[in-house]
Amino acid sequence: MKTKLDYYRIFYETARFQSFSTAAQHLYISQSAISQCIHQLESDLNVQLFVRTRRGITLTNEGKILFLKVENAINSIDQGEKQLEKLRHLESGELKIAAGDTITTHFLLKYLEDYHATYPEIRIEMANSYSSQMLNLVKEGKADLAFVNMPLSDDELIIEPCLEIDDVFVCGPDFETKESYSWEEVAELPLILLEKHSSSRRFLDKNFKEKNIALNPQIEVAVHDLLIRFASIHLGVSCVIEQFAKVELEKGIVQRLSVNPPLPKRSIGCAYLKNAPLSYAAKAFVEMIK
Amino acid sequence: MKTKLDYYRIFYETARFQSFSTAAQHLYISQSAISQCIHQLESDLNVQLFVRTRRGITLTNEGKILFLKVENAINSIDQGEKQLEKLRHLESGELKIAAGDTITTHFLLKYLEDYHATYPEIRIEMANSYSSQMLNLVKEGKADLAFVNMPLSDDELIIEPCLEIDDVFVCGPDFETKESYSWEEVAELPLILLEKHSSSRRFLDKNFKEKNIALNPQIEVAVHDLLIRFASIHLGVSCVIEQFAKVELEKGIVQRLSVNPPLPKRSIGCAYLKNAPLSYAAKAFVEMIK
DNA sequence: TTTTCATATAAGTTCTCCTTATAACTGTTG
DNA sequence: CAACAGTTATAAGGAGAACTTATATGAAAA
Repeated sequence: MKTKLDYYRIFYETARFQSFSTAAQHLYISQSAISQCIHQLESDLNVQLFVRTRRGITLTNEGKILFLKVENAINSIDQGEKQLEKLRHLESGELKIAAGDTITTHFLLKYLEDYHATYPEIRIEMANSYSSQMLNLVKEGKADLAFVNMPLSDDELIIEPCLEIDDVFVCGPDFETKESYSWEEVAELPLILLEKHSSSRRFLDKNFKEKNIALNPQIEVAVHDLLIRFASIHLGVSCVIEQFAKVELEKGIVQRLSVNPPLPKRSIGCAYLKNAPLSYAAKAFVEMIK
Repeated sequence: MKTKLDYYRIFYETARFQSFSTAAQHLYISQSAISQCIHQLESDLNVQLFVRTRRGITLTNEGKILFLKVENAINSIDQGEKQLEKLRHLESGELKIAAGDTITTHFLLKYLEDYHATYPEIRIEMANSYSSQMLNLVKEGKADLAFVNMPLSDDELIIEPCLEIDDVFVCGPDFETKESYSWEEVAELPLILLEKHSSSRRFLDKNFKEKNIALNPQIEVAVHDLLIRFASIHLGVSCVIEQFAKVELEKGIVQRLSVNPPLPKRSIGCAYLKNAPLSYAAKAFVEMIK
C-alpha cells in the first residue's frame, strides 16, 4: 500500500463526479482539500490520474484502471458495513443451537417458533448430541448456545440455569398406587429409565447411590417420550421430567407416584462462551427465553 | 461509509496477526495506536470486532464477516496499485495506433517490430482509415496516436512531424527520360496517381493547381505499392514517396525523373491529444520513433 | 509471589489534513 | 472587450486527529 486509504475515498468520489468542486460539495470538504489530496495521491503513486480540462476533469487511462479497483474496494467495504447493520438489527445472521432432543422438543420448540416468526431472516441451525459434546461445539465456535442438564461447569463457559425441572415417577392410569413411596420402595418397582449415559439417568443413579440404593431398571429407553408411553401402557414405572410430561399428567394418560422425599430439583442450563460476546442473533434468543 | 478507511487497514493487519502488538510492529506504529484505532472503529460501527483473550485476540463473528469484505477491498486496492506499477514499467498495457496502410508498411512496421520485441506484454492495436477519421479516433480516446500526412491541424491535438518525405515521379527502367522536366511537361506524361481522396493526391493536385496546371492521370490506384509496380512495368509515370520507394529505386526497378523545381517537401505527422497525457505505452513508442 | 506477556488508558505532542484566501486560467456574457 | 462565472492550483496557517510515551491492568506462567 503506497498511500493512505482515505485518499482513495476522495479519488473515488472525484472520479465519479468528474469534478473537484462537485466532489468537494458532496464530501463536505473544500475544493482545495480535494485538489491537494489528488496531487498527493498522484505523487504517491507516481501516476497522473486526472486530465485537467476547461470543463472539469477526466480520468486518464491509468486513472480509469485504478478507478475500477477502487470502486470494487469501496463497494466491498460498504457491503461489509451494511452487513453489520443487518446483523445488529437481526435482519441477517444465524443462530446455532446445540441441544438434546428432549430439551428441544419440550422446552425450545415453542421459543424457536416465536423466534423464527419475529426474525424470519435469521437462519436457525440445530445440533444435537451429548452434553459434553455440545459444550465442545460451543467452545469451538460451532454453536452459539448449548442447552444442557445442570449441574455442569466449564472454565471457558458461562452456564446459566434457565428452567427448573423436577424428576418424578409416573405409572399408567390403572396402576394401583400407594399413598407414598420411600426411595427403597421405588427401587423395587419395575422401573423404566433412560439409558445410562444420559444426564437424567446419571442424576438419578447418583442420588440413589448416595443412599446406597441400586437401581435396576427393567427397561431402558433412549427417548424421554418413550418413558411416558411405556408407563401409560403399564409396562412399568418411569422416571420422567414433570414439566415435560405436563400434558399427559393432566390428561391422566399417566399418573404421578408420590415419592418421599422428592428428588432434588435440577435445572436446564444455557451455555455460552465466557470470553466471546454472543452474536446479536443469539443474544436475542437468550433474551426471549428469559 | 461510517468510519475512516484507514482504520480498515489497521483492522485488516490486526485481524491477520491476531494480535495488537504484532500488528503494531508490522505497521511500524505503537501498540497503543492500534488499541485506540480498533476501539474507535468498534464504536463507529457499533459492533465488537475482537474478543480480547489472554493469548492475544480473536475476531468475533461480526469481525469475521467484516474481515472478509475488508480483505477483498484491500486486495483490490493492492491489485490496482500493482497494475499501475506494471503500466509504468511497460509490463502491461496497450498501444492503439491509427495509421494508413502505406505509412504502416513503409514507416511504422519496423518500429512496431522493435517495440513488440522490447515490450512483449503490451498489446498492440492498429486501426486504419482516412486522416480525418483517424484524428477523430484519437480525440475520442480510441487511439493513442495517429500517423497522418501533414500539413494538418486540430485544436485539440498536437501533430508533430516525425518523418520528412519527398514526392517524386518514377518510371520503368526502359523509359526514355529527358534530362529534366518542367511541371507542365510532367502533366503531359501518362500519369499513374493515387485516388483523389488520398492526402498525397490532394497535396499533388493543390501544388499543380497553384500553377494552373490540371492533372489528368491515366490510371488511379488506391495503394502506394501499386504506383511503383505499375510504373515498373511501363504502364506510365507514378508519383511516389521517395523514402517509400527506396529499395525499388536502388535496385533500378524504377527510375526517378528529374523534375524542376521539385515538389515541396512534406512530412508525416504523429498526432495525439493536447490536453491528455500519453499512456506510458504510447510515450515509449513515440520515444522510439525519435 | 513475582514475572511475563497481553491489552487499556492517560496525557501530551506531532504533523497531517483541512480551511481560508488568492491566483491563474478558460469560456461566457453584457 | 472587460467583467464575470466557472474551473483547478497554490500558499499559509490552524484545528484536531492520530500517534507516542508512560503507566495501569489483568491473566497466565514460573
